[in-house]
Amino acid sequence: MSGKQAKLSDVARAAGVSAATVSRALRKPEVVSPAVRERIRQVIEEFGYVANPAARALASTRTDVIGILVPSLTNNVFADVLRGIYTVAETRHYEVQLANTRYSNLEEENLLRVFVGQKPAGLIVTGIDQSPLSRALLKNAGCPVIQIMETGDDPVEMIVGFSHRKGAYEATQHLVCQGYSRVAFLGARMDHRTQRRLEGYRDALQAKGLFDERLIVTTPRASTVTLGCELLAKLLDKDLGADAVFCNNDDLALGVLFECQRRRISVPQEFGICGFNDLEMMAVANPSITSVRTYRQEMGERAVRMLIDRIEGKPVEEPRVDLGFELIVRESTQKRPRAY
Amino acid sequence: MSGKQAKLSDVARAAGVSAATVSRALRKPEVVSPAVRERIRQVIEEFGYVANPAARALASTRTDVIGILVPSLTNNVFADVLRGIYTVAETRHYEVQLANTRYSNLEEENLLRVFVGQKPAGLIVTGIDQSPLSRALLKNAGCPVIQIMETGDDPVEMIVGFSHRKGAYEATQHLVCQGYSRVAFLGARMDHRTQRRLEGYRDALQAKGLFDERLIVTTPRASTVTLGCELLAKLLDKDLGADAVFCNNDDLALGVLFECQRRRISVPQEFGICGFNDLEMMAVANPSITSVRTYRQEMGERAVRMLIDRIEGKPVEEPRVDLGFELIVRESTQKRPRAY
DNA sequence: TTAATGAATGTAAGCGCTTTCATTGTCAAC
DNA sequence: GTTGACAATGAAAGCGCTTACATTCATTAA
Repeated sequence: MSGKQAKLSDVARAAGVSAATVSRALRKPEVVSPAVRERIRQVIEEFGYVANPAARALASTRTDVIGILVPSLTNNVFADVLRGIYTVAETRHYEVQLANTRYSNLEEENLLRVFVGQKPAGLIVTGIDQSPLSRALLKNAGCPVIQIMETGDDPVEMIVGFSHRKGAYEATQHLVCQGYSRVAFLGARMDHRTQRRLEGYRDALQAKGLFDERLIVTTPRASTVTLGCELLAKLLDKDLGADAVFCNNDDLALGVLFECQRRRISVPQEFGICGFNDLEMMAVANPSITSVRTYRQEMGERAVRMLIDRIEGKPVEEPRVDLGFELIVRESTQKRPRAY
Repeated sequence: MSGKQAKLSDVARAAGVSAATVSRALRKPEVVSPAVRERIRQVIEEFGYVANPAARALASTRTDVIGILVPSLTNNVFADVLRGIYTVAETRHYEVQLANTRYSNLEEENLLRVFVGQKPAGLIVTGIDQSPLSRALLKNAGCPVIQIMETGDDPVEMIVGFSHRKGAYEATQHLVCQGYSRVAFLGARMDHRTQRRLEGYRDALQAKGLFDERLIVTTPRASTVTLGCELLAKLLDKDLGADAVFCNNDDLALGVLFECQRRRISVPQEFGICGFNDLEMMAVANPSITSVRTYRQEMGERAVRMLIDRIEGKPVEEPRVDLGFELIVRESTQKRPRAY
């Protein structure tokens, strides 16, 4: 409370040591004698001393900042991932610097340049579809880098995620196995991950000889429940005999369910619905909605842990982590009565 | 690409001026001659020069960082507010530093101390229920401060939000006017804002002589759709003749609707449902759900704009902004057929 | 006893900017 | 032709830390 903020030299003076020793007591306690260390600790406490991060960053040419690039803040998938990231970054005393690429490679390059210039402790980037320039920036960033949201054979350095293609494949296959033969695809905001899900959908149907391009309904708009209603309407208007949908995400799936209720289309008997991500509410909808469960918060947590381990020089057991997914089968796809 | 990152002095040398001039060209362009300014601009572009924020912060004892304190990252209400905040902070070239108080005054004090020590450009804090110490820290922060999420007569400096109490009052009153007489309250995570909504609910019922304490069902858990189902079950188990609920938020309301469907309780005839926040999906549920619409993203945007205006010395017309709310009446409370 | 060793600490030179103050040059007014 | 005012620029002193290197001192080995 007394006037100005205490600085390192104030602490040093009060503890009867040099500034260097205080700095060491803070950064590498093991090199200062226990007695001195304790004395310094007390003074710091008494003064309520907090190091000036700018000065530290400037002097040491490194920071405690983890930079994160996501393509969107609107998407609630990223909200879960970010929550995971913040949760562990916080407890490990790293700051998080968030930036939004708006699904643009160019923006990503620019943001990366800024980030890298600030010598962050580590970098988290979304996906594996960076431009060659962005990849180069990441390779030369001079800090650990981790990609999230996907799997891939050729990560810049580390990667944690799951296979969107496989998730969609499995979901679509499930619909077919349940007896749906005209399975449509509903997708909003066709980013790279959505594209991969579309691939998985296509592959699964082609394998059964059931693929029909016209059953794919997409929009560049961001996904919402309302949009799910609209896309279903659009699909049904085409009158192609669709009897099920694989939705690119759960918002759409819920919207589809609502729209089916409104049109008195019975789910799952007349129409099957499968979502993606398994939001909590899928389990309690009526009927409950089948979805591909993904581990979003865990992905964020894991990414930061791996990153920090590498930052702090600990060995990272496995630089490529596939968190997988799980198809959670519920009522919305039980055309065939479940065997008990 | 060539080796190291260019620094201010490199730019200065290449432009044939002193470092001071380059610094000025960046910070207050109006004081350097147009010719020199242009030359510097070119060199900066050519070198891809980006100022080192740590050095700048250290030298100028101020930063471009806006600190934000929220009580939770899990809450999707805050997600919307944060989106608004990031959106405008980004375009105005401010960095956002997010911290989570976990609904704890003590954590808030600690975080505030850290933030204030870093001389942020501005501070955004949630609510008006700070501890006296936190208030003192804010008053002496040496930067503009804005409180969000609520209204109040005695803001630390600026405030933007709405009245939770009034919103709840109006919603509850609406239920009563529709002919529901045993209106319950469902609440999760009883934070200050929830408490105010509970007050509004109580006042509205007391005004009609319909208040019954036993109709209040709450839990400290974070709200989810599933929790809405559970709370309704708990309420109905009490067998108090409840014929409507005012839910503390839309997640709960949706869960209540799902549970009613499951129990074949007809909404709105036998049971009325009203939510809070008006999430997008409320409009397309079946029946559509009445809710109190709040302007969350706008609140974030507005807060940052006011903050930045003040940071940059522009006059802020009104330091206390009430964004209000709007009761959106939908099917879930239409016990009495709507007049056409 | 002495030199070598190593642990603990101090000294001082920056890190890359900002900003105060001083200097230079230009132009209008007298 | 001076003088003063003002605009444009430069010189230099930090901002609060970190860290390479130097110093001190107690041990230990020879």
